[in-house]
Amino acid sequence: MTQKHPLRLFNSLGREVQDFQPIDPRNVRVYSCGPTVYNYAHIGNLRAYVFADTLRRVLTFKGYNVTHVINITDVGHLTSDADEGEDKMEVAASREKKSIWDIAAHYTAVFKDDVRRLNILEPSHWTPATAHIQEMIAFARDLDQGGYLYELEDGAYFDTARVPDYGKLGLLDLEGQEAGARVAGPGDKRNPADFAVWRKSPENSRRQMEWHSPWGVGAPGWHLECSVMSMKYLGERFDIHTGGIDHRQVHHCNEIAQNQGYTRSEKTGANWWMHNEFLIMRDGKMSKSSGKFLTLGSLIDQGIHPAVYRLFLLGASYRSSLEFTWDALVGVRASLRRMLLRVEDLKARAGDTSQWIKLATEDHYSSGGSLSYLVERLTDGLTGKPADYIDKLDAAVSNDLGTPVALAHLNELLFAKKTDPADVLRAAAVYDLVLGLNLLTMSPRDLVIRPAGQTIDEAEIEARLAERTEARKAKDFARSDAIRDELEAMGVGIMDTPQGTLFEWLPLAATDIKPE
RNA sequence: GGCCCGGUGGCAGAGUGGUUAUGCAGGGGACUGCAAAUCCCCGUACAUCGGUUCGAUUCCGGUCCGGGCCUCCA
Repeated sequence: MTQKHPLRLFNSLGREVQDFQPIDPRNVRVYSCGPTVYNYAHIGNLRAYVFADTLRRVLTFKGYNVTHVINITDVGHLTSDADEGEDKMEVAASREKKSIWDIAAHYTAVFKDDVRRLNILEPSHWTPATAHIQEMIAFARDLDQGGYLYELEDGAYFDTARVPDYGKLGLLDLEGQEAGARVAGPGDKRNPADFAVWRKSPENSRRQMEWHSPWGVGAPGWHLECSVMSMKYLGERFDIHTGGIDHRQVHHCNEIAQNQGYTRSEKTGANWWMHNEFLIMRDGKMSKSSGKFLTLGSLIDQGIHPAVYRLFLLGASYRSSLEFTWDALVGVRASLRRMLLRVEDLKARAGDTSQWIKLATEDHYSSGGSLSYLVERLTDGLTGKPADYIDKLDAAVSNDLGTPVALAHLNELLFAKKTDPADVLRAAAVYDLVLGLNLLTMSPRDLVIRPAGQTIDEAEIEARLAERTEARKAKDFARSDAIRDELEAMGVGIMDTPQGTLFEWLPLAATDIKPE
């Protein structure tokens, strides 16, 4: 286990960076709040999973085995308050004229595609909420028996006054909330913060997704699934719970309250609660419910490879909000391209790498296992500067997942002078394991994606290039340059090499991506 | 209205009580017909006003601006 630099992680519970101490040193248990699958995950949503993946990679780099659970929220939840609200899943189903189950299956599949494209490692368990309804009912009955629930017309509610320190995680000011004008919901809740554990279906309408329960036919409250599934797969006490910053005040406070009720204790479930900040656009955060958002697919349509987006995210601390701009993304693309060109060059000079280079991809053959063996194999015999950079990587990521600093080191490492190319590559492979960038297995050509809006076809480009070659032979440089400029204006970059002239698609040089 | 979090060079974004990352963009040079790629060189920025201090971008307070949550949300 790499313990030269102790792992330190920010804990939202207490709002400070603390030395990480696992409950079971041989197996760290992590639960990540997953997506609601009534629509495409947008690139802001995806930040949460790149963050969780980074955490998992760092833990396994530090030598821990990790059991990682990501849930899939495939139960419909209300878009607004009480029975005035509509169920998002139901809304999506009627919008797309499909069954609600089809909606969930479709968007779950797309989400998992996004996960793969971003090189996010598969969790040990994907846990769909609808596969745990009976567990949720049993859990809620137990809460009921413990006196934590009370019934209102539209369902069973959790009495937040029954648990100690309700809202501690979110630093909630319960008095202020009460005075606030925007607290909505059934007017007869005992406390403003009380929340539904079970929602009855409205009398006069039926949902496509509903189940029998002691509180009537309906659906579980949103917060219930995470308490139930984290406990089922990770136990009453586990190490880390992750999610978006928006969950810190409500969802996770409620989850903690349920955990405390169920265990009849003050225990919060997870020891560490970690939250990623938002990806923001000029007008604020992306919002799935407002319908204004960008998907990973839409970035690809613009000619941006998912690896570029991943690198873009790693360039900022997960605890800082990050502003999304097209210019920033194109800049990151240029940076990644340069790194890949460098790796290609290093490989050409490194001699035979075939015996070990595959090690950099074998992190995929695990469901959360420690990376110690792979790291040892890659670093065995490594000395000097490359070895120093392994230590720098360790120091950076051990400091609350300092990926921006790790990337700074990676750049220095790749372009270090007078250093054995094979050794640089071996060290870079370790960075790959931790950062998931696939630097050693991607080629610069992989970065090139034909934008969906690109209309010029390749035969036409080849014809223009042939024309240009003729012009160059004739020393008609004005003509050859004109052709190059023309192609570039159409989104085709060209470069003359000893092997001839090559071209590549450029990302669409739109002034900005407009939300759909 | 209440609570929380930020404001760093052209852009993104680390970090720090005194030596001030990294990437992109930009400028100069080498190379090249010209580009591309590569190599060399170049940037004292830390919202604002006070305070603490020998010294603050870094600590404290006010102001202004931005973001988040209080309702489903990564």
